[in-house]
Amino acid sequence: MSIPRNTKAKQAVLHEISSSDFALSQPEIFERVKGACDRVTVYRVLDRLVMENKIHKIVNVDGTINYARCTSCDESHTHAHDHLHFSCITCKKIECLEEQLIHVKLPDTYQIKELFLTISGTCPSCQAT
Amino acid sequence: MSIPRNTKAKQAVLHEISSSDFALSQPEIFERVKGACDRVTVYRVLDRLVMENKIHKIVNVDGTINYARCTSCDESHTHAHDHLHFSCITCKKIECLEEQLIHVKLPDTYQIKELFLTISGTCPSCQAT
DNA sequence: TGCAAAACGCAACAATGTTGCATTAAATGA
DNA sequence: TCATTTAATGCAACATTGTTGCGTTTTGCA
Ligand SMILES: [Zn+2]
Ligand SMILES: [Zn+2]
Ligand SMILES: [Zn+2]
Ligand SMILES: [Zn+2]
Repeated sequence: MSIPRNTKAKQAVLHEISSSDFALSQPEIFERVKGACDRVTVYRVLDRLVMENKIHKIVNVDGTINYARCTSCDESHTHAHDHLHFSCITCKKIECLEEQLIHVKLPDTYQIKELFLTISGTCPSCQAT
Repeated sequence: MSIPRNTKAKQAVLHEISSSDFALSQPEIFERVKGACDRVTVYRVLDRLVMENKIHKIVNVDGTINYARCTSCDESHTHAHDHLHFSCITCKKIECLEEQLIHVKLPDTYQIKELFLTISGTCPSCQAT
């Protein structure tokens, strides 16, 4: 494996993800770091950050892919992904509900790798309207 | 609301989905009904079938969208979508695990619309290898 | 400072999905 | 059976999202 470098683009992308309280899509991230780097670079930086376990990938209920930094996950350990995600249909934001762990029991013939558990609905902020 | 029609394209698409034991993507469906209709028509037929509750939409762990016909769901009732889906990382097939119901408890501040629960891993067929 | 290679920009391509509009065909009733 | 209505289709064109190749730049380190 190659030694990762701390580039301007990487810092910018990671900063936007870190300072957002919900998961961002690639277009959203590119919009926010506008000028800092190329569109393709954002894709490559995101892939690298995922591999380095700095961020994690969330698939939204509509198939769009978002990126977030789990608050309870430090760089030290891998993401278990055994927690729920809440996807608001109004503001499109995705939250990690890390206190909500799900336990699934399947026949031994199934080998489980990861759980992708997302609830769609209206989040507290949007419900207050 | 308009009155749906039973067209050749619709029959072909529905037949492919019905006769498959795993969920199919739009490209896979288009491949299988080849010649029967245009690529765009497949998209429109799928949208209509989802609205008519004949099939349901499953988002794969990688964000790709697949379509399936729930065996336990007849046209009479709406899809609860409270069951698990298993997504094989080897053969890419998606199965409905309709006997596996999940019950989620969230604060009242969240209004739940749908559950999207997918497990990725290796399916029984691929594990036997 | 000089070097190796990690990372980047750019262009080109690929896959997937959408829209507008003229034409076709399915359902219904005369 | 035939005419009418309009749902549905085909086609072209466009939009979005993601990928690849390659020459150039920048980073980390000696
Ligand atoms: Zn919201
Ligand atoms: Zn999470
Ligand atoms: Zn499999
Ligand atoms: Zn299902």
